[in-house]
Amino acid sequence: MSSDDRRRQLVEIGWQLLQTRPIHELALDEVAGQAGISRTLLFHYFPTKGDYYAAVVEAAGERMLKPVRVAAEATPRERVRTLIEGFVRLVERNRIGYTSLVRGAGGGDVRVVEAMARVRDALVPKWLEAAGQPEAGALARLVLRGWLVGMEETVLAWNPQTVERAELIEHLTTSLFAELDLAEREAGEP
Amino acid sequence: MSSDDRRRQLVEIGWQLLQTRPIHELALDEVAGQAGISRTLLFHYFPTKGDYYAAVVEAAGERMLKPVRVAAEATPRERVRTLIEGFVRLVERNRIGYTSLVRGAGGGDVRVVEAMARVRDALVPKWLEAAGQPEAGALARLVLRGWLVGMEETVLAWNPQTVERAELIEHLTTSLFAELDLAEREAGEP
DNA sequence: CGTAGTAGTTGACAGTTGCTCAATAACAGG
DNA sequence: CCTGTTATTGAGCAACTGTCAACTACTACG
Repeated sequence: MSSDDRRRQLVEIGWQLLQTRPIHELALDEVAGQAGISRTLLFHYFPTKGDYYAAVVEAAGERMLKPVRVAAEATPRERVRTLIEGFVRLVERNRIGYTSLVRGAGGGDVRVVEAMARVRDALVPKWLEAAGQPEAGALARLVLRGWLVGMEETVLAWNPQTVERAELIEHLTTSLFAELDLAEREAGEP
Repeated sequence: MSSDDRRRQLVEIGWQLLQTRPIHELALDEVAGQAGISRTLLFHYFPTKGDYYAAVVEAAGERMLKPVRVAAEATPRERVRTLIEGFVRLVERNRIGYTSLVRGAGGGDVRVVEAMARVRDALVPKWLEAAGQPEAGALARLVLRGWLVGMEETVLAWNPQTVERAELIEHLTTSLFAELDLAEREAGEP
């Protein structure tokens, strides 16, 4: 098999396994087994465990980024609500995979953490665009980044029995705009 | 040495080592070595690595909770600002320890994740009290929880060269009240 | 005083896992 | 046909988690 194909196959297997267990419980033995190759060959493509995990996390992050596409000509509020709703749905139907990715990613290798950071950095402009404020300043960007992580936590900790789904999405939508307005206003008059 | 003392000693050592490296890079061999005991004895007190880590995380979380004490008779806004400032200072002077705890905690054992969750759950009422809204509803509590995690991320990702310290703290303070007001208003008129 | 039992403690051992090395098989180009 | 690159592997090393049986020390009870 060609070098690139094998790489893709291995990352794909990592992504699959990530759906069922957190990344750190994933033994390279198993990955190699699923691919039908020896563990040694895996080390040939990814010189260290951290390298492999970083590749998997980055690929997983890109997949989670993909659905984040700005809906054509709706209002900013509509667009943001759509993004949030999409995320809530993602968590609802793929909780394990998502928590494995987000929570598990931080613990290990520096490269894994950096991969997650890159994914988040890439998310910020997309959300800003959706919110109709692509030119926001440094504070707003920082704040949005934190807001995104907070939203992840909120949705993960969300219990549908005490807070209604629509209520949650409505709040998060309003919250984002409030957050951005605040940041931009403060940046304007320091 | 008595059972409880030994336990405390071991957890204390874990906390110390946590200041220098992320928790998953911490070998039980080293912990035992620092305590001057055999690794086997460590397993006698904590049957598994996860158990030990959970104990360390819980203890570390409690230490981080401690400084969160509501300052007597200042205004809610002043109290919240003090909390935020305290947290910023904590991160500034103990970045490694904090990231090791927060980010590293998620990756591993279920018990570790649960320990972190307990710590966060305990934080929510304290912050509500500081904000002068101890009776807030389910949505507000959920939102505050997310906000706390978002704040952690914001402060960790914060670069003092692009955003000023005072500006950051000011924004976070205002943001918290905006967030709570929003949640309570929505809860009032569903 | 002695004997038994409990609790702290240990060394040796087993199973797994990340990682290295030298060697083999296949294949492309001159 | 030779040569060099590249995919691939088995054997093995070192580190780490977890287990087991045994040893010591101290206490309780006859």
